[in-house]
Amino acid sequence: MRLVIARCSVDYAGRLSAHLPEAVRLLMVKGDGTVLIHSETSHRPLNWMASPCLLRADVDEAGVGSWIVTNKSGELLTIEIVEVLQDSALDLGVDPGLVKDGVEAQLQKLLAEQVEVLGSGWRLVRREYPTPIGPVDLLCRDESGRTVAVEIKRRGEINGVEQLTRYLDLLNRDPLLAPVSGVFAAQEIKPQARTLAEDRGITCVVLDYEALRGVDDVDARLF
Amino acid sequence: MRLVIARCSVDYAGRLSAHLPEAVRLLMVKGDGTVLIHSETSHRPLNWMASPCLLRADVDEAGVGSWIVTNKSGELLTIEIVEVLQDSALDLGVDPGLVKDGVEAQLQKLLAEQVEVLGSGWRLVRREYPTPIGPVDLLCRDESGRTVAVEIKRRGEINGVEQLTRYLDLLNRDPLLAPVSGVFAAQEIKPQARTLAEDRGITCVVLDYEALRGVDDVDARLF
DNA sequence: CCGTAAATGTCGTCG
DNA sequence: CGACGACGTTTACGG
Repeated sequence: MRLVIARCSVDYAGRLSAHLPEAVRLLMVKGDGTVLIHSETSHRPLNWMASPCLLRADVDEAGVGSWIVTNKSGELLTIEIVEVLQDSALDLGVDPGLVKDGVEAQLQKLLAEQVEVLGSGWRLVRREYPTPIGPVDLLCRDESGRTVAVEIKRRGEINGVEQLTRYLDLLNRDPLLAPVSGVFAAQEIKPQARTLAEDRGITCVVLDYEALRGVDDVDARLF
Repeated sequence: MRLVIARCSVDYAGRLSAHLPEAVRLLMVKGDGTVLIHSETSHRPLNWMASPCLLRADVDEAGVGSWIVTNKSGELLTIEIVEVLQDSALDLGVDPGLVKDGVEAQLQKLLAEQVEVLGSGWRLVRREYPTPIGPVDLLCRDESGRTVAVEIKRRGEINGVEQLTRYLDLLNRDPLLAPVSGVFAAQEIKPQARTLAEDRGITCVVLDYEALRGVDDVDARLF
């Protein structure tokens, strides 16, 4: 990783065109070739070029000159360096990477093991029930044996309701399943999503992740 | 901006839980408080905390110890520093910021000036036609005076078709406008988006940005 | 502050 | 490699 602090101006031409007037910025060149340009604010770089890309530096002994970064898609990042204030390099080595927990997959797994949370007597038919337009998170049968499609989100927004609606439209064309009703389950459901869902006869369920996990832990302890 | 290269392990607890085993990484503390953790790969940080947040460093004279970063939402980022390899700080000052061009706004402007691209004899009623659920990009009348709602995207995907569908549902309740048909216009239309659109009777139009701009330039030259 | 729409989104996964 | 959906999406913009 090379870290250069320099007074520079930047131009990007690719998916859009963008220009950065001259100022002091951090230029970061990563081991994989990625180039980032950071300012004092925001989590996101002002400009960048993702790996794989090619950096060609045409500079003098003081580091003044231009960096030209290109990739196969024809994107072009040009950095005009006026003054270098700092320049250091160090290889960080390979990162062991990130371990995640708590996303939608977890919710789906937990709810699949406890579909009775959705209604007494409910049974799971299948997780990731396949359809031509993608898998339905959970396909269930309610206490009367009626089919229910469940869409699970961490945060329930309009898109999720639209997605479930498309599944329901499709599943209801299958005489072996129809009539299929819908449940929209999420840790948090936005008001507009709830309104849209209920307008379409879809039931909204707010999930309590801690409670689901708690019950799961209790179950686990029994074995 | 402070740049620290350190051997460290990291834990994040907030919207999800994540853990980074011990390795050498770049820790970046920006002037606005933002904390970023970068490895040798990817344009995106391994972990971060966005401003506004509070950094509390509990370290010895060698920089070894822990950084605890918190924010008002209760998110927590913990960095356990085992060894500091480099530590430097420099204020970059305020950045003048980015100038962009070539996004959806440009497409909308160009197409608004050339609605005849969508059909001979078409007229523009209004750009950003207001509705209770948001503005319709273009409202037009076709050669027979029938109302057409146009949704413009750079890349046409399913979400855009859903968006247009909601607008059409709403506009068709207005007897002064109904029947309203839909046009989905984008520089690129994904197959599933096209299928969904056509299934709903929405016409898909692929836009040529260069051609639209070319014609615009010609018009401009005439004045 | 909430809600929606855009993004050089980025990142997996799967065909 | 392209399409699709999730993301600690982030970010900008309006009410």
